[in-house]
Amino acid sequence: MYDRAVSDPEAGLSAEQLGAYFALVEVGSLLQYAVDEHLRADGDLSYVQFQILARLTDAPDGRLRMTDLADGVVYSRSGLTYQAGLLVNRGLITRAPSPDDERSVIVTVTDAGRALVAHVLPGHVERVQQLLFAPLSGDDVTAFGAVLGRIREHMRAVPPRSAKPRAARRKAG
Amino acid sequence: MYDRAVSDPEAGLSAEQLGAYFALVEVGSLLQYAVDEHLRADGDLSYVQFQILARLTDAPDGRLRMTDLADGVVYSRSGLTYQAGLLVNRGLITRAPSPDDERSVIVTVTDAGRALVAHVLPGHVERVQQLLFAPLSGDDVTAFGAVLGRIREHMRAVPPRSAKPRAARRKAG
DNA sequence: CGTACATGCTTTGAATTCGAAGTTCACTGC
DNA sequence: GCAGTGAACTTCGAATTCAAAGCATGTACG
Repeated sequence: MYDRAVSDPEAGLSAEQLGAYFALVEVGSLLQYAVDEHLRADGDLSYVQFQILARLTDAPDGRLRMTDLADGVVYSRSGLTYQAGLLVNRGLITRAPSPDDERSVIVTVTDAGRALVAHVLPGHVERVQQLLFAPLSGDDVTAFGAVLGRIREHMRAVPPRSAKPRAARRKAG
Repeated sequence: MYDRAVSDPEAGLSAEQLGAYFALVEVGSLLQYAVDEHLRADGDLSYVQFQILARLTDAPDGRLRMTDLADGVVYSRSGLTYQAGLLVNRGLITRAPSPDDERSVIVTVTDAGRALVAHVLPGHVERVQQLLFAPLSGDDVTAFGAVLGRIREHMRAVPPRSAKPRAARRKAG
């Protein structure tokens, strides 16, 4: 992309690194976009909403505290409140204060929520398969996943400059 | 992440693929977030604004049509119009109709824009270096970049279901 | 107890984003 | 010339997002 601007030898990124960096950003964005599009068309869900539902579906008893949800989903706290509100309105989840700690809110998937995830899942997976893994061999996937995993661990370990590590990610954004 | 929900054997994603998929989304997001944060702190620029400026800085004569900019940057048309407006207000770029085609708008970086990119660049590169490449060997980078490049080409080739390929093709470069 | 601080979540206001509709200009074919 | 089609942007309204401020509850410590 803007190679000359960024690939200043003094600055410390080789052409190879630069290419990997740009490709990573672009692939990540395109993938999220494609997946988001499918989820909206097939289940009227945003990617974030799907993540929330899927994580709840995966949790014991289908329940999680808001905070635990926020840690797993790439998202800001207030954004999660907003999206959770939308999901409650659609009857896909319920919210209730925790008995243990009145400050906490426990979110639970409803049957409708589980059904919607189940409905949307095949197409979701199919998209990922076609977009991301179609051009990769088994060895490619192994190597690719290993490197990504290493990077992720590194990123999680590095202290983010400002308070919020936009989660296990985020931002996205 | 939501492994049980997504890693249905019938659905077609192995555990290994699943891990790579999640790691990719997370790493891409965290990276963008970290870089965005730095750019705002150091130059009051969003990632998108930086991409616009950097691409212009890299272009011959520092000029590009809006459409060509949009193709290189992961962005919607209207979003680009908005961000370009902000950059014009700050005197970092100028906009003028193309002499060749009155429909087109030619965007040009100003000296102030170039200066800002130069100011921000070292820190930007440093962040990428520390976050993304620090835990990788030279061979890792090579392999990683090769796989990503392959995926990118594949994604660009696959017809997006709806009209907008959120950043798809651009000319060789 | 009582003050101080910490935690968990929501509300708020501003900024950003997108898609759809609208506008203007260019390029056919007739 | 003069429709009809398409391209390049912009404007518009609605949805989403964030950070900061607000509230309520929990915990530490004198």
